[in-house]
Amino acid sequence: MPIRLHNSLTRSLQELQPLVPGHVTMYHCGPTVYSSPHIGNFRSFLFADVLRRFVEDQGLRTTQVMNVTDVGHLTLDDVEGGEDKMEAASRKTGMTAWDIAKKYEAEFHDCQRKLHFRLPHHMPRATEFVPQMGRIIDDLLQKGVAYQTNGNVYFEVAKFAEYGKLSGKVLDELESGARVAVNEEKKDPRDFALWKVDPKHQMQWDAPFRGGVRGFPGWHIECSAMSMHYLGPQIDIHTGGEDNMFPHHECEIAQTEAHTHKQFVSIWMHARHLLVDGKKMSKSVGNFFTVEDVLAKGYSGLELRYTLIRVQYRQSLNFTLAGLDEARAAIGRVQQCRQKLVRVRDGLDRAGPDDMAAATSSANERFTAVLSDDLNVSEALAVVFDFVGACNKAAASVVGAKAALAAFARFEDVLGCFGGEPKADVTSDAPAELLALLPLRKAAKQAKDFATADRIRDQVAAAGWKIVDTASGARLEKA
RNA sequence: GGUCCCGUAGCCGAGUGGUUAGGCAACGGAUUGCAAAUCCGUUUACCCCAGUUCGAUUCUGGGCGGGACCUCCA
Repeated sequence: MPIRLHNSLTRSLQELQPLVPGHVTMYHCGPTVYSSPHIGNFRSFLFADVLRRFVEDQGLRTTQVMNVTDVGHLTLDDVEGGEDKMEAASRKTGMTAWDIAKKYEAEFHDCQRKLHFRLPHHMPRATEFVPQMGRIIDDLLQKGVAYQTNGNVYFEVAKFAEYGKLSGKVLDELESGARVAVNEEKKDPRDFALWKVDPKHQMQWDAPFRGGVRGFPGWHIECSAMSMHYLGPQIDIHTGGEDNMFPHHECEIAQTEAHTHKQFVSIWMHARHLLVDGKKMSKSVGNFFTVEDVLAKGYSGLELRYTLIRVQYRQSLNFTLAGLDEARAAIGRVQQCRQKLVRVRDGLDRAGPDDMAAATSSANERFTAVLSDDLNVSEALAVVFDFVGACNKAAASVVGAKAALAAFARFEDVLGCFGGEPKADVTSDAPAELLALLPLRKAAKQAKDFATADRIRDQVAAAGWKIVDTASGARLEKA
């Protein structure tokens, strides 16, 4: 089934047709590592993760690149007075810019693990691609689409006729809407920096292009350089948050296409921002949650992942703590169902006659169809829960349980938000002293000594476990 | 001001020109010594006003409300 995705460039659905058949190249604008990653960052990155998983599920190979921005991203892009985010963080904390980058990049990777990412194939750092950026800058200068003033190099937007094709921004709007000081160095307010000179900047390189002055690279050029290095001049999919559309991606298109004279990206995809309690989450307002904030409240990475992917990426997602509780319950419903199937498959519970063939193939087909329609995760989850209902009603045979579990494994492989296959019985993990209580309770119940039976149950509960009574006897589960 | 998106039952959130989304919560039932867990069932919504139509929540126009980007931020 063809995968159709919404292309921001054309504002329409477009079939994914890889430039190299069977192999999809994806580039994701990754984190600027100047502070702890927050849940909004991860909405965007998780969307890309689910996209990659689904593409692979459909039998395509992927190569996925996510950059780490550790230099050049200014607090006010390309504007007089804009400060590099790394430098700003350094000034506030007293750490060097290099140490800041190291610290937060490590935190980012830690969050990726906690949120069950399938890691990108490459996660290059901007600071390690300065020579490659230099080659592009050099070419743009030679072509006359970039110019140098006081050592600073700017891309001349007027030389790229298609500037604005992604974001729809036109010159007049940008000029009239400008709320920032005009940079007199630039020929045009839209021109953006490829290279900056600032003796105070901690991160410095000799100019990697002819006739340049020691300095540091601008923000946008890194993505062009790293994308081209790993994926070639043309790629299939490029993603980012909606705020990246302008100026970042607009500038990437301009400098890359001016350099290669080829269409840079086939499909641009942008994730909508999330809201917190119905309001915009932003650093300046301070109403934001880092991933650690959420985990510190006792929620699991899986629960957070579920919460962040459950709404289709082009809809704004309203993040609430209540939503995390819902996620917990919803995941539990799926895992409970899978556990029952495991018990049938492993012979611990009695099998029925149903081979589950119709329900399983129907669920698989629907799952594929809804995700092929611009990655509609909301509907995909509905398919999963419909399947849970079908499994709960059916009396699965051993073969049926195997088939259903295979379907769940596939859903998990794509969404990654339910967890692995549950154990048939977690009683064996329970402390021996608690396990020893089960026969005592059974005896008490048989003797109609319910006071003792209930006391044992309370005792087990106090230890963080719960007694689950079933037809085949009681077992313990983690509360 | 410019560009764009959205407004669905208690909450979150799909989708559709006429037929049950799904999850959470609530309630009823099954089960249980009582519970827990689980299962079954119930709760019939689509901002307002016009228009198109045999019929609109779904299309068109207007209004109201919320949000996003243009500025920190994915």
